[in-house]
Amino acid sequence: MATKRKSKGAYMISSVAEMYGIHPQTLRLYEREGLLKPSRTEGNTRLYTEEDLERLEFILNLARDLGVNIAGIAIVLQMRERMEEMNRQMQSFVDYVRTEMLTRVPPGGASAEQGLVPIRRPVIVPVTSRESRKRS
Amino acid sequence: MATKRKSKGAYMISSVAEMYGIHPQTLRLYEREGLLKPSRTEGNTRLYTEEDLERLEFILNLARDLGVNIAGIAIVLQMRERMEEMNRQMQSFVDYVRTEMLTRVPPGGASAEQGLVPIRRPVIVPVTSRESRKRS
DNA sequence: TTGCTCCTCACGTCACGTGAGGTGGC
DNA sequence: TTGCTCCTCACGTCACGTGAGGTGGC
Repeated sequence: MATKRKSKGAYMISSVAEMYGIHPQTLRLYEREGLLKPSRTEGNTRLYTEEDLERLEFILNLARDLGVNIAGIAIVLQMRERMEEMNRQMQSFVDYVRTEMLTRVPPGGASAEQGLVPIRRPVIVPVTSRESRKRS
Repeated sequence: MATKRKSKGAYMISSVAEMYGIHPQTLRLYEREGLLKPSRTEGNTRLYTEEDLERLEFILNLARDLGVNIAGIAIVLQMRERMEEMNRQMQSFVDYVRTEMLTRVPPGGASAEQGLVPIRRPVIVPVTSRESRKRS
């Protein structure tokens, strides 16, 4: 009983299946199809980390609630990663511009803070996690 | 024969079906499922514009080549639009920064052009259309 | 009239999820 | 030994694509 959970936040397949009301075979199927890649013990037993579970929740949201098939889930996972990458790039660029502008002297010689975020510019909002927030 | 195409770049269902080797019923199915929204003539006949065809090609790429089901295609189309929106925001922000920096005088008093694109910054590349470029 | 359009209903096929059956290690 | 794990094979169900059948307008 106490052995179902190994080390910090690593679960064996039956625990995961029970936690999410899902058949162990389904978890094996998702792995075979490349959606999940849990690590293994030396004895070849699957170990699901917290990160795996987070990914699994995303997958189940698509599969159960939205009816997306496995091929679709694979594409959506790829796109999600790409969007997260875009957001990171966007954020780092914004950070760069902010520090860069602070070190420069504006034409009038006033403080650089002034006019740093002009009202006419659209606010940039990260878009990726809208989906996953919907159900939680 | 010459009547299959109406006005500039608008096609009737049989033409579209023939062009893409697809059953007319499939086109009606995609519409019923909300993937495509062709306009109609007064007589209720579907008219597919160039824009509709472009969208259809994207859909067929997902359905035929990648095996994504309709629910998945709907999600992917949504995400694609979101990514395009992100790219637009990114681009307009980059444009803004460019013009804004050109009007400022750098600390040393040198030309504003200099140091506008510092080498240490990562280059920002639009990511959205990687997918659609793969097959064309 | 012909050849298109519209629609609904129904069938075949395949993917997905699940169950059974047999194996092996903690 | 018990209860888990691993695996493969097979079945039921459902979505998707397509076909048939009957209608109506250019």
